[in-house]
Amino acid sequence: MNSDIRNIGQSSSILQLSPAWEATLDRAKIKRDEAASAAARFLPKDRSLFLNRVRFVNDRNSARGMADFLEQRRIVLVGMDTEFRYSEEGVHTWTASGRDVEWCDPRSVEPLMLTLAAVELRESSDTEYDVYRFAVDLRQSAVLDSVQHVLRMPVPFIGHFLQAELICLWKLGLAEPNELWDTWAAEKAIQLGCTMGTLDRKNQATEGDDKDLCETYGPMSLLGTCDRYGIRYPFAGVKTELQASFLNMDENAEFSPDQIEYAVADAVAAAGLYLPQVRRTAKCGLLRHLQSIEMSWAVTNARMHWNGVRVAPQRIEQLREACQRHVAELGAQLADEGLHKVNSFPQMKALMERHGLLELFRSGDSYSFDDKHLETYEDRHPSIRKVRLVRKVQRLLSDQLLNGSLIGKDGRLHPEHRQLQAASGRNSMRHPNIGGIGQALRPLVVPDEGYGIGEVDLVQIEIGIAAAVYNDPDLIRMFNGRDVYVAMAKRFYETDRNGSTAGLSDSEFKKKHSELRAKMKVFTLGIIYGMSPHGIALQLGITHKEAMQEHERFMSMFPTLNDALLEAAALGAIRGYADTNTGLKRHRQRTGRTTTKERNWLVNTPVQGSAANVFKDAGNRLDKRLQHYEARLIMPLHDSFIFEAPLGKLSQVSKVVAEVMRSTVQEHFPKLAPRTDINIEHPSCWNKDGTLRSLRLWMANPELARL
DNA sequence: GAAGAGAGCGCC
DNA sequence: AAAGGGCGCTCTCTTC
Repeated sequence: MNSDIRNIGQSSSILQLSPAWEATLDRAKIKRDEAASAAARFLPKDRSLFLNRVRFVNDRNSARGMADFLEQRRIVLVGMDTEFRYSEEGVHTWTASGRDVEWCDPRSVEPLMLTLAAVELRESSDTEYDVYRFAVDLRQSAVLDSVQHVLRMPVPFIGHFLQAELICLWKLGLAEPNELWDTWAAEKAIQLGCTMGTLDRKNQATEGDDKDLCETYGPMSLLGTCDRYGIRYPFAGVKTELQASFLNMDENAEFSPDQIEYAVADAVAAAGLYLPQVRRTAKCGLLRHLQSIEMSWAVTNARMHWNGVRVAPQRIEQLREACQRHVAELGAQLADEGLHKVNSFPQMKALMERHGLLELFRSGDSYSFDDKHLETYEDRHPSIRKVRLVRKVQRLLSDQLLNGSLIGKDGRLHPEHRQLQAASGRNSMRHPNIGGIGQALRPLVVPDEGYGIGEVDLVQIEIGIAAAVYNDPDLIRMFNGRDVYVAMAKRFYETDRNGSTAGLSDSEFKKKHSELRAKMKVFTLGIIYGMSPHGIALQLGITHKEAMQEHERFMSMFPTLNDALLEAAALGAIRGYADTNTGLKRHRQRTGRTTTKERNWLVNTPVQGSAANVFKDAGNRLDKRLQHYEARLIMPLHDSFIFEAPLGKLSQVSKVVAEVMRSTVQEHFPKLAPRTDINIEHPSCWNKDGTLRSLRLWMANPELARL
């Protein structure tokens, strides 16, 4: 029958078959071919063809073969790695430890190769397994459908610093796997606190009791990590060389066997790290934290990096011109007085000495010309004000943000969001640190056409977290009320004022007794940050003795908290680490007696770190939830998320963000009733509390632009 | 000339 | 003796 139809079709020139008929016949043929190849796909594949060799995938058939084979096997995990390069030159940002630190536009990434190491446990053994290795040429778009199939497999995909892999996948329009494990992030968590930050290097140098120092954990690189787990890495000596070979190769050149073997080795190493690392993190009490928060956060971070932040080029240009104008005018005036560098200590000293003002700036046995001192004595001489202004403007002028070099192909900044960079577990941001831009300058950040920018923050969350992790019922109750500082002040001063404040509403109190409320704020931050009576006295302008008495009385309002703080410092010191609500730990770098600094962070880390955990957890949910609204997170800022949403959905999205943030806090700390602030007043740019004019004010006169 | 230390200030 | 937790980034001065 079929052959009859074919014959008819072949002789259609004679029979004058209609085009519609021809199309029908063609479709039938395609369907039949597909059915035949589908049937072939469903035959078990010979696994010996995939064992002990690398399968190179560079067209539709080989890709489909890979996907079918992997779905036929009982795969339990897949190691992955990508090779890529950037079409745009990197931007030199600065030099650190002899190495140039470069920023590369993630939007200019050129994915070259994806390597996979799929692991299948042997039925006969719990410890032996087979690895199927693939190298996929990502330059061939025909392979992508099947690659996506593989990535959808419900098994963990393992990679070392997944940001790179994710950027490659997203560039190709592929969705990331559902379950990911970043071996780099796991190592970061294990060593948290052990790395030598600047501050700790300083302490070490001055104190010099090296015998009490804990060993450092070692490098976070794939090689360093393999070393720690006793995993053989075949290309140890030539890794840099082979990595570079991808950067220099011709666009369409074939990959060399060396390149393929090397790229596959990285995927195999990642796969090999998984089980030992899961075991180690379980031993360290980190497994739950990593699985429930950190691994998803790696994806959330990568997506914020990929999404980026739009800035308005003309506003940047205007700001730069304004800055240059200010520096030129004021700088010339100062130069006339012999001050050529406003940051030069000797020149400042000479200038102030000439005016007979030097002693005003005494600080210990030296002098300090920091902004605080300058501000205090601004009215003593006109050049002091000028110095302050020039410093402010110069700092901005030399900011990475203003020279425009960090703007990607898509017209957006793509700051790097560094996971677990802070010893407390917080993120940090760089290239550029757009979150650290002055609040007045936030309107430089604008949304895409048709979108609006919103921000939601958790109000005074660290106080709530402090109350919850240290489980103080009174502080919890006050946090859950309308204004925590007013609640404190009412209680603190009720004996002083014979109940006269008790009848006032919170807002009345806030108005009438703002200075009392401010004092409570100082004491509270004092608790969270470990401020001493000395510091409190300085802050409040009272004597050391008064500060001590007041602080004691303040702490007596929270006896449970008081005990818990002492415990945290003392027990943490013995234990060797401070911990957070989901098990993430910050380790001490030494044993024995604690320094003041250590006692402070032993108390603070459970608060700051737990707040960071909850915040990341909320961010992970938002990363998923916002997709439905075509909205996206663009920046995390410790207790607030900045996001971009279609204008018509902005209000709805902001409610979702706020709800998710609050409910996540409550899932971690059921006793808390957190509040959120939504700022969508002016969606046309990022701003602080709806203050739009700040940028223009700054340009006119930086002095006036106080928020 | 490069690298590190320190001061200083921006953000939470 | 130090004296408020966590960062990024720039500038100046010192040292090798």
